[in-house]
Amino acid sequence: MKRTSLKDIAEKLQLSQTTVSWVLTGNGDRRGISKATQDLVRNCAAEMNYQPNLIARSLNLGKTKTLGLIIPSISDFFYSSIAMEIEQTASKNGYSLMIASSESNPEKEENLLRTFRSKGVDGIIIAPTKKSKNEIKRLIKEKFPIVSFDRFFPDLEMSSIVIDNKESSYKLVRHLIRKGCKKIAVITTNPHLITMCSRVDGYKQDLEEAGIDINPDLIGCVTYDKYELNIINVLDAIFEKEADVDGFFFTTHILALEAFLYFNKKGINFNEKFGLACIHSVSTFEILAPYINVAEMPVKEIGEKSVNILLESIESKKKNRCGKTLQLGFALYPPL
Amino acid sequence: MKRTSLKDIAEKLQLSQTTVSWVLTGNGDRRGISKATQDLVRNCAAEMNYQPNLIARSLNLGKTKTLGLIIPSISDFFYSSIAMEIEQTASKNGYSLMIASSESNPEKEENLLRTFRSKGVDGIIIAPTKKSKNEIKRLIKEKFPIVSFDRFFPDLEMSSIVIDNKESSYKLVRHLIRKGCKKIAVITTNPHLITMCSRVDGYKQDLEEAGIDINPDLIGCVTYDKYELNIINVLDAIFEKEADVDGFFFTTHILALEAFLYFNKKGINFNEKFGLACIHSVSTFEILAPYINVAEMPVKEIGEKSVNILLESIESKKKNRCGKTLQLGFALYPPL
DNA sequence: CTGAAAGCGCTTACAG
DNA sequence: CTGAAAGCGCTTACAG
Repeated sequence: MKRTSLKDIAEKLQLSQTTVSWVLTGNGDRRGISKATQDLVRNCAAEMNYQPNLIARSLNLGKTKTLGLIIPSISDFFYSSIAMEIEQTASKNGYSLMIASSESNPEKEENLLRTFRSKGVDGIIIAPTKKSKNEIKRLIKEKFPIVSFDRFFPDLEMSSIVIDNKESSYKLVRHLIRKGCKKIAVITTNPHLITMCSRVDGYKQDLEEAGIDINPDLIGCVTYDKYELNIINVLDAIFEKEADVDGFFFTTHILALEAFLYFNKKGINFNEKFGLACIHSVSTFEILAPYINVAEMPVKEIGEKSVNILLESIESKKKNRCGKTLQLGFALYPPL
Repeated sequence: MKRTSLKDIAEKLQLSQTTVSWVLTGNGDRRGISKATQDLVRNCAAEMNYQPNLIARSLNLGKTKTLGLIIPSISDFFYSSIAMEIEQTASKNGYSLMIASSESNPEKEENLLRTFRSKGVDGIIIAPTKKSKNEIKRLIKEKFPIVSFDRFFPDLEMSSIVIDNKESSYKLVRHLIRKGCKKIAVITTNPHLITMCSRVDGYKQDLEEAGIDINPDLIGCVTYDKYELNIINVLDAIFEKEADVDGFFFTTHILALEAFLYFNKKGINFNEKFGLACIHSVSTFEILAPYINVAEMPVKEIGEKSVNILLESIESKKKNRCGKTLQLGFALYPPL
């Protein structure tokens, strides 16, 4: 069954496509089309179950009312929460969302950027992997609307949502030190990302200020891929070399959860034994680690602002204002 | 900066658009275009950074190589896991994914169905809310490719991924009874969904077979909206009326997690006090509820099969075969 | 108050 | 081996 088009309605009503189009896009009054005709058109459209072909409209207008979102993983709770906020904010503004995971693979990411661009999304929100810069550069050169979050390139002039990673980490670890921890390990991942470096930098600054030597054996770096397996080796290594470790700072909540599973399996009463701190959290921390200190990511804000900044640059008919950077803060729990 | 089009390349090379198009779509050899010309075209395209406008192609071919996914919530771990599988399977087959949450709101869902259709997705995967049938019916009548998972309409002739909810629930609760539970509560939600009814039905069948009367006070139904708050009232009510409840069957892992938070806050040692069973799980159950019995959703299979069935019906040039229903099983842990 | 016509950027049947 | 032309279904400047 063929879908009904403007032409079908026009023919049936012996009107021009132009008139039908004006009415159905809500410009009937502005164009001074008689009420009678307007009603006729609208009724006929409803009767024939007319749904506009937005592909055709997009080709004509050069806009699709669709945004693209590229994240490392859709099922990661942090990213899926942000994806939800983004979709809701987009939806409120009349935009749909195309979503894809890069799986932290630079090549896949570049392909996704190209595909989204080719498919005509009006703008892209991305949590980029370090390496994939060429395609992003090209988009920036084209003045294509794009904004990054969670990760960013300081040398690229693009809009980004940035978070005070170093500062928050610094506060968290300082708190552990004040609570009396002498030997704090940091468990991190993706060391090529500035975001992660900043978190470890905050940790290092604390130790320095407290006059504690930085011990490389206490810095556990877990591969992003297969982290569930890899973290076991990382933790094994720490306990082997530094059996009297008394604190853990996790740079992501995923790492903390995996570590809890590890501790639990080994029969380690981690809540009594260690001072704990973590970037971001999930509600079950309440049971799993009631004394942990966390810096909560402003998920809702990140999602909303990403979309808002993007839409601003899409909808401002004037010159595209790239390079707008927004700095957001963590919320610390319990307040330190 | 205008994007380069086929025409630009054709003009620069003094060739026809036709030739350029044949070469760039990989049909140069088949059309017998000389190697020399082909190289010329490809080099020029690369040089000018040509990226095809897929909107134009879509308008012409009536295909967008894009699928639509509609789920109740993007950040719910169950749905985001499935979304990930779907995106990966789609991607492997050359399809992009548009995603949106219905928030279990039938009106929003109908709008999304219309929007996706208008935007020209080639097919839709949906976990539908009970009420929203009109738009789905219309799509089925149009022979538009659509498949549902997690939830379904037995009276509609559409492709669905169905799971043996009743059977798995039956096995889980039977196990609790065998372990000696006399007074088992069921905590559920969305009572209008067949999926949820089946789970409660499994529970009821167990009680009947065991000769236990069904006690409505032990059936706790949590609203989907604001479940975090509502579940507190539901549990309060159960403990008030049936203080000697000794088992809990949760029809979703979200409900179990919230209940654990509740128990924890009340200082109830739930692992010792209750027999526990749940549909689906998360890895932290290992720590939170080591003795719980779970029926694991075949997430990977659901995602993959949804896409495969959809693509079959999209790509089969012959008649559209709707109405294909696939039955999948749960995995029970520990095996009962 | 209404319409004829061009154009968005592709693909492809048809022609040579 | 290559090209002129129609068409996908809209929008909109222009004309009356």
